[in-house]
Amino acid sequence: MRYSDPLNNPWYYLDNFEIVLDWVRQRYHDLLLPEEADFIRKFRQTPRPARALLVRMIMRKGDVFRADKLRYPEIGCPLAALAALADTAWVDANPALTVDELFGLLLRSELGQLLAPLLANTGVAGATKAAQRQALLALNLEPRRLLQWAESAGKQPVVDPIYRLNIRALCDRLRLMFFGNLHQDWTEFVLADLGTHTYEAVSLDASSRAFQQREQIDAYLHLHQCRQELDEATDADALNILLARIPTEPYPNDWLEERRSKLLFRLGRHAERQQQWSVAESCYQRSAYREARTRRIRVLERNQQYTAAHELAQLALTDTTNDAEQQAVLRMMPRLQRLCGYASKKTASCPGIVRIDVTLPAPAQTTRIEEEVRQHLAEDAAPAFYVENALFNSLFGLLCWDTLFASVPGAFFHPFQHGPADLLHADFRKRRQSLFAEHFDQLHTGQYQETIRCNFERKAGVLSPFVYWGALPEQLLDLALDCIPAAHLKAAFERLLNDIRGNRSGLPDLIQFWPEQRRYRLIEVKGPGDRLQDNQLRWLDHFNRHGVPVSVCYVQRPVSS
DNA sequence: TAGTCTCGTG
DNA sequence: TTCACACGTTCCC
DNA sequence: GAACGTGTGTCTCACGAGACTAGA
Ligand SMILES: [Mn+2]
Ligand SMILES: [Mn+2]
Repeated sequence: MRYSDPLNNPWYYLDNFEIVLDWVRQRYHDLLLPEEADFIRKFRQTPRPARALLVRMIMRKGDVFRADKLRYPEIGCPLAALAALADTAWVDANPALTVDELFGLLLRSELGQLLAPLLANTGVAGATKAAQRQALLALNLEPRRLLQWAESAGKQPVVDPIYRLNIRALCDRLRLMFFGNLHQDWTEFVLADLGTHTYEAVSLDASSRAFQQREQIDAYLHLHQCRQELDEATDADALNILLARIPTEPYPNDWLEERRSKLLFRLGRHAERQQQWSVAESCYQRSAYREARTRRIRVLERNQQYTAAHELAQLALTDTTNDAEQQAVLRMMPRLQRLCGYASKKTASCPGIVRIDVTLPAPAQTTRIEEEVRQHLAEDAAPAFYVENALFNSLFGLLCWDTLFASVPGAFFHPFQHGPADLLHADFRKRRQSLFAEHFDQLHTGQYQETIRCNFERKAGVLSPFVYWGALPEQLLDLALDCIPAAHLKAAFERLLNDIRGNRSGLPDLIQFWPEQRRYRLIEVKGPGDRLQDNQLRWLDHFNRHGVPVSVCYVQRPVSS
């Protein structure tokens, strides 16, 4: 039976899961191991209640479930459904349970009965559930079946049968192959059906897929695993073990290599925090991440290798492709020169940015300081908005919508993408050079206004990596298009597109319009004790050089008497 | 028993 | 389960 | 001033059920 309306289909989640299975089988047949292909084949032959219950378990948190929490009207009796899986290894009945699993499955009152003597011996009989869990974890007990947990406490188990799902890893791999990442999950389908998320429709050909080789999938999973362990790693040994597990050689695939480099960078940050200078340095040295060289210079300095630090800093200054690096290294240079015994050259640093000073009384309730200043500056004839990065990014995203969602090979491979997969790659612009040129040309012809307004109407609510729909009322759009000259937009868009990751943030907090004079200004708000960040300074500098009116508003509080 | 939190749901 | 921003502290010139 | 670490709001939704906790 087919359900035309997905929201009235009681098996919607199963159908969605099977769409993924079909997708993977069709596009990845050459990258599947025999046992993986087997799983897909056998799954299709399994009775529907068993398939459905499996998918319910896959979508839920954790791997262990008690039968009385597996009641679904469309499935019926969970024991009957799972009986059909007896000859697979997909689910185990009555599995051994860790302390965490046991505490996740049983209520506090049930644990109190089942483990009464154990809890009493540990002295946490009346404590909170969290404290009891901690107490038992500290005993380092082996996993046990429920019956054995009860026996060890001299009690009979009081709850329903328990099952363990054994195919989590396989399902994660299938999910990764479909989405090309692990942060999207099975709920994307129903969220799209509900209209919670609307995705741009990009035509996908039957061969579009996120990965081209099985090693790429394995590498992704490996890096992901390492990153998860990094979050848990605390001691120095753990870092070294982790570092040894990261491949020495760069991956040939740019996307994976970016992930490898980023992981090495994070590892380096952890090592720095533990003052493991040589570990940190080798992390940064192996990493091509954008900030890696800056940190490497700093680590060399912190480890008193001043000459090496100075040399690397000089090398970095000859490579002007990375603005943020230039800025950071220029700031370090005088100190490094002094440490090396050279005469430090004074660097001219007077950006000449318009400065506003205001004194505002401390607000009654907690209001963001940007909002206070916005209200203070706004007038009837000169409305102001708190936009931060939203305005310029959104205007850019609306103007270049068709280019961003252009069906460039490899950029789109499933229906739930917020944007092209290569958005942050170095060659993103180059691969769309002529398309972007056309859109930028509209800033000369004046056509851009219609394009932006048109996409604002047509694409309203559709997810985009640049358009913040919630922060862009039509009134703001109208004022922006009326008051900001095309040349200013071009200056901003060029910089944004030249380094999307580095330049999509750091834009000033406020924008104020004088529609009668078709004039505007940008304002970065700074409270007491706050200072301009690097990316904010770089935008200010860029705006200054292109004649974009921008100022910094420093807020002071009146001295209390 | 009321408030808070986590999880499951479509 | 990140990212961008603000905020607070420490250290050094 | 420079550098570092931390806190905060935002994160892909709205809503309800159930579990836990603290305090009456
Ligand atoms: Mn801001
Ligand atoms: Mn600000």
